[in-house]
Amino acid sequence: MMNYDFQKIEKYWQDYWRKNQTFKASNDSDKPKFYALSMFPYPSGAGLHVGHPLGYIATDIYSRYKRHKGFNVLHPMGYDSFGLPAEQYAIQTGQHPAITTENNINRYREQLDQLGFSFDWSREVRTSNPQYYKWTQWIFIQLFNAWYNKKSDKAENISSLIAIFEKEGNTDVEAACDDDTPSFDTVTWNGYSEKEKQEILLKYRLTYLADTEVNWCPALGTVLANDEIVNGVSERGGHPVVRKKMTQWSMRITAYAQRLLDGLDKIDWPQPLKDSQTNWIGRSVGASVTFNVKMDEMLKQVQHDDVTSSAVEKPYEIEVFTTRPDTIFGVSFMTLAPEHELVAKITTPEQKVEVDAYVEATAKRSERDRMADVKTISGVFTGAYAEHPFTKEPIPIWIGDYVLASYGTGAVMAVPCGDQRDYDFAKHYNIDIPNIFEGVDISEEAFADKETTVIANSDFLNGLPYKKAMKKIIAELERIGHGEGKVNYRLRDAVFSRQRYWGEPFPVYYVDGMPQMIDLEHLPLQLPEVEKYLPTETGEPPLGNATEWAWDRLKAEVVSNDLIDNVNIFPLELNTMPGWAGSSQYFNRYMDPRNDEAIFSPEAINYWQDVDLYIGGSEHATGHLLYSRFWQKFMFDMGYVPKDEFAQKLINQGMITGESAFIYRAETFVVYNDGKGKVKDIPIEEINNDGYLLSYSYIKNSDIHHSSYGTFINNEELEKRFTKELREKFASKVLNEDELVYEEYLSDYENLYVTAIYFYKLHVDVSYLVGVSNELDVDKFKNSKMYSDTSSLKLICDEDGKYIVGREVEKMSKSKYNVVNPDAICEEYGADSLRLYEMFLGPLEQSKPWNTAGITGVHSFLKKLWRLYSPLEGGEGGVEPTADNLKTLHKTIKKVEEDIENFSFNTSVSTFMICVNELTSQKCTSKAILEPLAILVSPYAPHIAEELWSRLGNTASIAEAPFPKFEEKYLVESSKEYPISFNGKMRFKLEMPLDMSKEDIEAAVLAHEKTQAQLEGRTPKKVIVVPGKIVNIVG
RNA sequence: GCCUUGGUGGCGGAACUGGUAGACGCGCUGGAUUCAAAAUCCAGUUCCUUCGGGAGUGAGGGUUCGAUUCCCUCCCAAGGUACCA
Repeated sequence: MMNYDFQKIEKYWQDYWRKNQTFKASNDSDKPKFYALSMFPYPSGAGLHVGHPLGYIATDIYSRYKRHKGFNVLHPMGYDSFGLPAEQYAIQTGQHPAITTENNINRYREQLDQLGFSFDWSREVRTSNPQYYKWTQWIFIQLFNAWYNKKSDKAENISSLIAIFEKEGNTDVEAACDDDTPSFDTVTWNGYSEKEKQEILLKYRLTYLADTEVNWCPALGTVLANDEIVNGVSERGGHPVVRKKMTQWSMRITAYAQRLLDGLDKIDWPQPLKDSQTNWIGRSVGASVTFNVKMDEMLKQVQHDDVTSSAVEKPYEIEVFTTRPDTIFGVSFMTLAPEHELVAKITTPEQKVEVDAYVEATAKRSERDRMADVKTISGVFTGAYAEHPFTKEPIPIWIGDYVLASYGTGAVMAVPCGDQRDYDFAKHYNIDIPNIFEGVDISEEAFADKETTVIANSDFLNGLPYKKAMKKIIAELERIGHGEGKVNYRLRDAVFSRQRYWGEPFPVYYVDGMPQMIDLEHLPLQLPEVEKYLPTETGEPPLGNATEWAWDRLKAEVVSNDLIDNVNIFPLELNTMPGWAGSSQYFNRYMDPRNDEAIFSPEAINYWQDVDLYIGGSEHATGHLLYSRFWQKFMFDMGYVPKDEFAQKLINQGMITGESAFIYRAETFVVYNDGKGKVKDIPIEEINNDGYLLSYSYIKNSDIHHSSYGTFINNEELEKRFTKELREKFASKVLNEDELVYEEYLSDYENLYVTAIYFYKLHVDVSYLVGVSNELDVDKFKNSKMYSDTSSLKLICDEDGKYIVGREVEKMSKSKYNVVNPDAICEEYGADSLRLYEMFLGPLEQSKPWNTAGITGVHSFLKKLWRLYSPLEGGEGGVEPTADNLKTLHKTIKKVEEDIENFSFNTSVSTFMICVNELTSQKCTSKAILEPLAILVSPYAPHIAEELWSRLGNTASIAEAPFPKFEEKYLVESSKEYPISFNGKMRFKLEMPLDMSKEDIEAAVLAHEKTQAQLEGRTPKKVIVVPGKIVNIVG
């Protein structure tokens, strides 16, 4: 048999699988189903690096394993192909994003193909493909045509809501809807115009238009996310950003807040991910309480102000949300967010100047800024008072930026004795801190523990513990009409509009300003062509550049904008959908991806049901994975899908980090002048205009010392050398004429010492290193762009001419020059080696650094495996297996099966190594052993497994071969090498039969000479014998 | 701050429900083979040691015959989240 020619083998089997459609899944099978899914990638221009395939390999191993176990496996792959980078590239180069995307996808496909995945490519989806986004648009329309009925606790068709309105108005409707929804009866409803009716309905629909405040950057012509803004200006370009109200589509995800929370208990997802979602939804239970503003104060103000008397007929109300209504008798002030709408209305003339100044100052700071600055206490008294709902005492109303307008009602009742922030605020401004806790000292800090005390000084709540007090106070609040029990969520409705080109167009046109949906039969509404991909001069989104972007309702087609008459031809929506639109149902579309009549057939969804195993990165915790659960629940409510959670089990694969390489550039000399006793920093450029000292600007790692002060030199020899050269420089007076700063050194430069040199570290591309070592390939580096960019620099090397770089583990990314590409590794070691190695690196869920050096280990394992099969070529080897052979095999079967079920792929790779090492030393040539072994290996290293399988004489693919059955009988032992420990420490081993009795074991151990030596004459206090496990002697 | 997950040789990492710590691989050292190299094979490799043995899983304490594993306190790292009322 020839050598292990992995390139030939891998190519052959990849072609074989493609031709034979080995991994095509059927939607109709007697076998049980298994749906294994990897998160589909965004096809970026950079291609795959070694970190990307980690999760795919894991999913692939599990899929192949399930096939061996007799399952009908669905294992699809596709592309999340709408997105910003392709659009940005289009803006810069004019190349259509569709072309960029297509090129990138082709590159991805090539890279994926060479890794030997068992994907069913016939089911590939691309979110930017009109045949795909037709169904994204369809779901949008379904959401538009739905409302959330809190009584049935599910989404229903909007027609059921209209029916209720027509019959009884909306007073009895309990729905997730806008806060400003008016109440009306049947007569009023029927009296509304069609447009008014549509406006009301929009307040109930699960996707709706609303004015949303966004971060608008006029210079970039786009909306920015919070993290794209730094210090009030855009991160990119530093342009000013303003808050701007824009009409945007929103998704009423808040309707599902509770069900999204409850659903987490039913699914097997990682705890950290569930916790992120729980925090994100942010449920808090408490009460809303209404405080009236004291009107006698307000009325006085009316004399001075222009407030009309009608405005104060009804007292102003401040609604707060609190999780501790039981502490209401501890309220000593209230705080409003500076943006609160009442601030302007209630501020007294005396306080007006101060309040206005504070409001203005806060407005200048971004919300992010305010939140980051937690320590500073600031606030201003408005001069107004609220009335305590029970005691009727006046409560001063303050404003303070620790209260956020965006959470709750933007106002809090401050209970300084029970909340540390309120406490600090009260202390700072000398406000009363009444104590309402029995026997608790609050002289130093607030007391926030709910469980360990009872309420005092609180009228009817006195003596009650937390839970009882909560119940009682909520009942009382409801009785006097000043509040009610309430559950508050942090979760906000999701903005669904983007001012981008490369996204799904909304299937929406506008009649009289009201949105109308395009009928399903006319979908997809395809993305129009535009001249340029930037926003228009009038600030409209990029689709505003399209000239053919109007909807002809009669012809049901897109026509030129010139034809818009608002009778039959109407303008189309200019925004596009966000990135998560296309990924929120793709897992279901894979079940029936070529269906043009429906998003999927009922047969397909009923057969596949849901995803059994989903593997992907944890960065999608509160984005994709939350939105997908939301849409799935909606689809469930509407009866389209049978499960209300789309993925039963989810695993987050860890990140593979890269080892960045660094070189060090000298930045500053610290010079000490002995004659004058002066210390000075000299920036290297200032003394360097002839390039003289720059010749030493790259220093190797071992001469560098890193500390919290910076990176500086750690080599006395070099300091001396620099000192010498610096003196020479002064001696030869080669300084610039205008650099008189250093003139003072000229007179006594002989007393000059370089005492330290500071360095700036620079990433150097890992491909400039010699092989996989830490040594810089000096020639290669000198020919590189980086080197020529940084001018004529020389490296200070060791005496033997080597330059050792510094290494640090960082996220693998192009900008850090630490990317390792799988192509080169496949070329050199093969896909099977890469697959095995990625798994061998460590636990799937853990992040770990990539180190190419280690791949030789798994590669030589594959060579050993190959050699093990060599004598059996041509189907020979009917040799009876020995007991040892069988023991090794079955030990391996057991371990590998357990490992795969536990997703502990790293340990099964070592199990294979042990197995092959053992069989090799046993000189095993039995087909009865090697055939099942090939099946065990095949999920991990499918190419070599197929090859060996066929060389053993099999004609069919190994993919469907049944997984070997583990048999306990081959592992039964008759004796055990007992560890003999003294006080828990193992000291020696003793072989004894397994059927030996406890007493006999004890006697045998005590009689042993080594035992006596250990005891040194002492009598053991106790002897523990655990048969089959251990002997422990105490004494 | 809070939540979560971790902390084991020079490195990546093993160790089942408490029962022989360091499997497996990398690296390193020595040897064999070779004209030489690659490749391959063999032996060694936690630390200390007076070669008897002793210590050892972030630190300290506890439970136990026995703790990497369970409990408490603390330290460190990574990820998430944050004036959330």
